Amino acid sequence: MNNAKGSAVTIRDVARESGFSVTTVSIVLNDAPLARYIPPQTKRCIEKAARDLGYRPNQLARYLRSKKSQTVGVMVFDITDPFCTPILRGIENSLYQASYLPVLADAHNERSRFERYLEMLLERRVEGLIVVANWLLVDINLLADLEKRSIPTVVIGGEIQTESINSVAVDNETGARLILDYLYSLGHRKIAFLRGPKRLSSSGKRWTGVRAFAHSMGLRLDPKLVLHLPDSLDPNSSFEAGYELTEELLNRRRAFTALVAYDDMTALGALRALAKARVRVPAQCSVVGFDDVAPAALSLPSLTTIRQPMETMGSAAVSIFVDSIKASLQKREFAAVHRKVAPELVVRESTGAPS
Amino acid sequence: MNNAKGSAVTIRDVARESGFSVTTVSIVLNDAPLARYIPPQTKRCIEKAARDLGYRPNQLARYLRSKKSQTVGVMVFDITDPFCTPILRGIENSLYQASYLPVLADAHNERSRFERYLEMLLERRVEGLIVVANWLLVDINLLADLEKRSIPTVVIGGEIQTESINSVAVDNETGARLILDYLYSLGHRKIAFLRGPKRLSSSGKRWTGVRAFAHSMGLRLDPKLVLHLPDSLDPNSSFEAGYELTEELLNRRRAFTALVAYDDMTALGALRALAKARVRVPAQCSVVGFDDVAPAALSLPSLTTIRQPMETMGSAAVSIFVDSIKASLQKREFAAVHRKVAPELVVRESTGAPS
DNA sequence: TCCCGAAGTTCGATTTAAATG
DNA sequence: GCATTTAAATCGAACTTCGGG
Repeated sequence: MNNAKGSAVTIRDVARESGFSVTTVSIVLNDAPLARYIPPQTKRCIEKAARDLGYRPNQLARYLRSKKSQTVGVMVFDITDPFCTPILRGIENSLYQASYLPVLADAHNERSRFERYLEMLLERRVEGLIVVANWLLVDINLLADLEKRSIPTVVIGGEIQTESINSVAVDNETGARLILDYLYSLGHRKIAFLRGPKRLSSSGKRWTGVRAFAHSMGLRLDPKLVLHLPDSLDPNSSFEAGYELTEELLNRRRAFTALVAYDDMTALGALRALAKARVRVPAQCSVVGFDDVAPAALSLPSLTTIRQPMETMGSAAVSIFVDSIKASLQKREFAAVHRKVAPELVVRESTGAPS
Repeated sequence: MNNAKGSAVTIRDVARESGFSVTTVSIVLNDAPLARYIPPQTKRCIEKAARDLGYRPNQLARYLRSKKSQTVGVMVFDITDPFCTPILRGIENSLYQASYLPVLADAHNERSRFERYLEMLLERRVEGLIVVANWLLVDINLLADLEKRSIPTVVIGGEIQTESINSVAVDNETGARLILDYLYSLGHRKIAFLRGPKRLSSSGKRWTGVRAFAHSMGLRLDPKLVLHLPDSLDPNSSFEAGYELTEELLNRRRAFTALVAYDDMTALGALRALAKARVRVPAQCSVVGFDDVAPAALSLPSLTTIRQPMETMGSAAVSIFVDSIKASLQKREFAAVHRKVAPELVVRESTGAPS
């Protein structure tokens, strides 16, 4: 409650207080081009009045003329997923630099929620949309949904190839190759795999990388040592699934010296199953994950994994968005960017030479 | 690009298309009181026009008259902290039910960033403010900052007692007592403590709970077995600190059968130090954390801890906010709410009877 | 013409008051 | 007075145009 009317201070209040017109106040406070004609004394007077009244320009009213809401929608598929948080941090940080504010939407992996949120964000006139498709469902129809909208959109985490939607993703194939190369050079030959859900594109890409490496080295991949995670939506389930699939693997009584899991949560589940079966890691079995999610560094033994530069990916998405805005401001065409970022091997305690 | 001008469809476009005035269109689409006088046929006609054009009401323009931005600022001290995410989920979920959208701000534990974000949120006319003070610094001045603003504010995670700011927090004292009661009943008498940073209020409360229980049971607390975490801002550092303090504790060569850590990250660090020193958990030493953060369930052994109902706390904050909005709508007074939620003991693998 | 400042219009919606039959 | 519809004012800021010294 800052003035007599009990509502917020407006530019009119500042005008009245300073004795100048709203126009002059607006020009001064925004340091508009015309401000150079205004004598310093007038400026000081107006600035003082604004300060005294605690004037805070109303960005929503400003939007009406400028059409710039200085806001972007950030749609996450599940904020509870540890994969999401570092990406969010990257997005937030870069947005902050650019004076944008993120409006957060969490789809809970539900299509209907995704659509409702999309509508809400559009009604709020976000200038862009960043979708963190961490887990499942870079669903073909959702993308179609997005393409129809005329605002710049960046998808993080899915290697997509549409013409109008930008994307940022790790190079999954290279990541997988990095793992195999490392294990192979340690001397591992009998390697088990907990592959990702079939519906996930990253799952396929990683497997391609595995096969490419195996082929080039003449390494045989034993089909009996390859299992698939179920097509589930819940990120927590991948820990459970990792545990259960590893038990199943152990029951097959087929020797392996290393286990490559689809992601870190799966690997953590595997670690637990191995501990229960009294298989020592890495002495008797090496374990590798993928993502380098926070808990990977905390486990005992800590997890060797492939790091996705998540924070960087978030920043990259924002910088694509910013470029796209700049282009449309200058009425330039802006071709969709598909940025692939490099994965990195992080060696920790869960891997070693086979005994 | 939805119409000839290349800009968004407005209510005027719908008016033109349907042949009615903007007033009528507005009344129909909002189902305003006057809508009962409008014949169904007119309604249908207008709704069809709106659909055909793909009309999406501009919430920002709407705000100008209604003063309702349908938006709340969510200020987090560090989104990277695993304590934050479940709270965010709770906030998001309840806000969604109420058709509000969260605008996210991450202070990175920096005061200047907090202030800048606060300013940005206020300029965007958020209707309320929810502050997740997960880690440090329910700083006296920050609160003063908040009190000056005239919008409803809820702080989660700090037990504060101001008159104008609402709060939601676990009952830390009870939580600590729960731990002691449990360990004592298992037979533990020599218990070591890794206390929280001195500046944190929760740290003091928990210690009060510990002492109260010890006193009531005639249990002696050995000062040589009590260490303090440093006053650091980085949540990751609590893992490091837990590791280092435990090593120091071990070096003191003073026997203890259980270790109570300030929070889960500290406990996880302790687990690692104990493993390195070949102290078996729980056989030789039980370990208890606090919070029940996601990694606590994933570790080996999994961590016994005190659960803060984080998602519930997020929801509670939103419901306080909603009540406060309702009250001001009806011009009722709304006294600050200080809600204390009950902690819960979660027994996992890291605790057992002393041998 | 150059400075300085103000009046008036605009953005997209809601709402009040009023005009029809 | 009633049912139906609408013109005009309004919200807060920015921008265009105009006038006086």
